[in-house]
Amino acid sequence: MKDDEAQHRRRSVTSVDVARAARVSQATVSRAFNSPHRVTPDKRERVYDSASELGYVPNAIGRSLSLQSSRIIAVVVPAASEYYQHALGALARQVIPKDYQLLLFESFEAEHLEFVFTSIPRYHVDGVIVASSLVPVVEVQSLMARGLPVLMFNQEVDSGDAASISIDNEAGMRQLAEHLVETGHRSVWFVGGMREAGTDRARYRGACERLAEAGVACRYLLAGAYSYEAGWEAAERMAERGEWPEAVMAASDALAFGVMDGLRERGLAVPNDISVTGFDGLPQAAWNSYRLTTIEQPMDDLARLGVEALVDRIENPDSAAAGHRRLTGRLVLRDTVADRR
Amino acid sequence: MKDDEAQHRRRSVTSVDVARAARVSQATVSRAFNSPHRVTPDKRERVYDSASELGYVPNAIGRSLSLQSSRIIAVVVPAASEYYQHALGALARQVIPKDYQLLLFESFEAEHLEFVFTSIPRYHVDGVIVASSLVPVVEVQSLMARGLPVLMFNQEVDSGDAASISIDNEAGMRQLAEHLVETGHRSVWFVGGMREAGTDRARYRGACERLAEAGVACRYLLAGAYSYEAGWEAAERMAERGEWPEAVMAASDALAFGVMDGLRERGLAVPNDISVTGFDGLPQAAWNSYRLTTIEQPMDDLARLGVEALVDRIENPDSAAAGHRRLTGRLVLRDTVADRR
DNA sequence: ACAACTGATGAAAGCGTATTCATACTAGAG
DNA sequence: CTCTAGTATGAATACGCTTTCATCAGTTGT
Repeated sequence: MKDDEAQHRRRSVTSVDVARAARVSQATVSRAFNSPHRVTPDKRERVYDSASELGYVPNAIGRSLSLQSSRIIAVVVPAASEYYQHALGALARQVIPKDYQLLLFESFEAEHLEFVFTSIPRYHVDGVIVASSLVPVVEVQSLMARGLPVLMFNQEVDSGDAASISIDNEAGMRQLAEHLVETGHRSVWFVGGMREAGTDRARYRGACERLAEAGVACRYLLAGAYSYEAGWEAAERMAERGEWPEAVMAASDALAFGVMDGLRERGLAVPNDISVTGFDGLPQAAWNSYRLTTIEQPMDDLARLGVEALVDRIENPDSAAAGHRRLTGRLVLRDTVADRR
Repeated sequence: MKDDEAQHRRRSVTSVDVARAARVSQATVSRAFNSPHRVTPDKRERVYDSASELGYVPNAIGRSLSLQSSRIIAVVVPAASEYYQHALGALARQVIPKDYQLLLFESFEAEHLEFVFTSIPRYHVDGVIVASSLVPVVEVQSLMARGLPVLMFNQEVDSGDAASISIDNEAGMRQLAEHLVETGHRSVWFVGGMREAGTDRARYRGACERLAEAGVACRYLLAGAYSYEAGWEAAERMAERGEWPEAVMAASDALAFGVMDGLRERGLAVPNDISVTGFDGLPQAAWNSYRLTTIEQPMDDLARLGVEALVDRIENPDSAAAGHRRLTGRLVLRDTVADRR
């Protein structure tokens, strides 16, 4: 334990220090760590010994500067959202075995977004994951114009050639609608979060289409956010109006929980008086107080394939790999849809 | 839009390019951005014009190398935990105005922890936030031995002089116990998550002490994790055993939700048959299906003060500022504790 | 009008690493 | 035993930036 020196001086141990201690050149130290076979065993050992004695760890910043690559991926995410928190966790796990790190950029306020996107290029990250449904396309394009590989997580963007990974929102919602039709529901309302979100539109479209085939209309009710509270208020408005459908399809699980609780508070039973469906497959959907019928997003697969696609673009930039990837969500039948036949 | 060149070449625009375009030296470009008053207005303008024309953004990596400071803070967090996800969001928000970025290190598996802690020094981060209740003290000490400022979030560590921020777990639990005593509960069980967690011990201690004063014992029941499922299973075990207390104090909200649902599933009414308390103040605690009486952690204050303390240590390393900071949680009375008097 | 000073600027050094290039050395073939 | 091919190594350079140092021009005071 001779780290008292290291502790005292601010400057940290560099490869030059190790080189001096091991009586080799700095270049050899670098080689000993990055291509050990190019160094004779005895010197290699001397380097390793000196390194561990001095507590040397290679400086990733120097390394980045030299390699012109930081092995860091920026991730833009609204940290307040339940869904994106899970996505972030899944991404973090997937990125480790690929030897990348995640640099976090919070996208909680619209005004900050511009700042966020101008900050990203500063860090010379190797790639960017945009996990947020409300990011302006121009910002993403400015990133790509810089030659930065971009992955859109849970959002598809037509223009440009950003890679994207998401589930098929339209198809998922169609499955849910199908289930409602099969169980004999004749009136359905869709509770959306925000009209601007691409996912919102796709999900509404999926619901409408399938329901229309069965001859049932699908009114759009705007909650204003993808939150429990917004769902609660939507339920309140329904109850106040004194009319409600046989089923409400919420645009997300979070909304659905709020809707369910709001409905129950007003004395409506779910699913006996009114059926409710969600979307996303949050852990809470399995909780016994909700047992929500929903579409479950295969989060781990999404994260894995997304990271793979991004890393692929990073490591061979000329690959003309097809950008968009769409998985299908899994319909999870639980207890919030009644059989009305 | 003459970014086609920039798009084509891999090398990005550097201060040298800007200098050439603005017909000044590279040093002047640097000064124009970092201390504008030291550059005459005309040259400054020329620099800004050339910079925006070329799409120049300063390279943070070069900057870090030169300044010996990266303005990046590493944060170690178990991304699977509801509580720490909120903490992460709050930290991310607090760090922005201080002009730092967060580099994410996921601590989901014990085996990975060592790897995580050896990776951190590589990145030459300016500081580290350890937001995880299960981090071995030695790892943290090795970081501090390197002269790295460390903030322990939601965990106090006696040895060493890591800064720490947390709420007073013992006092919080005592408040909850007090409430149970006042409402006439004569038998209480504590459902803990993991014995090794410092917070678990402190919370159990707080409960025991206050209850003991009132002459009521407090049995410890180990759930094995801080999760809904663990809580559910704990409730199952209680029901199987055929005996249960008048109240159970869960070590966290997540556990409490599981306990409540497990109890209800077995036909026990909360709070009429059995009272339940939580700890943390997750958003779900306010949801209408739970309305959990709990201790709410002032997450924003925690994050703000924690970041302030850490940044203070980073920016003036010699300040002998006292390390530990403890806020008091807020007792939130909702509907899961009955009055048994 | 001249000295002393202030302020703007460019050249150059350094931050820590990876890598190219040149050199010294080893082993193997003839 | 000599020549060659191949390998291990160190010196030097580049990566992009900030900052010191030296220089030069312009201003003020006497």
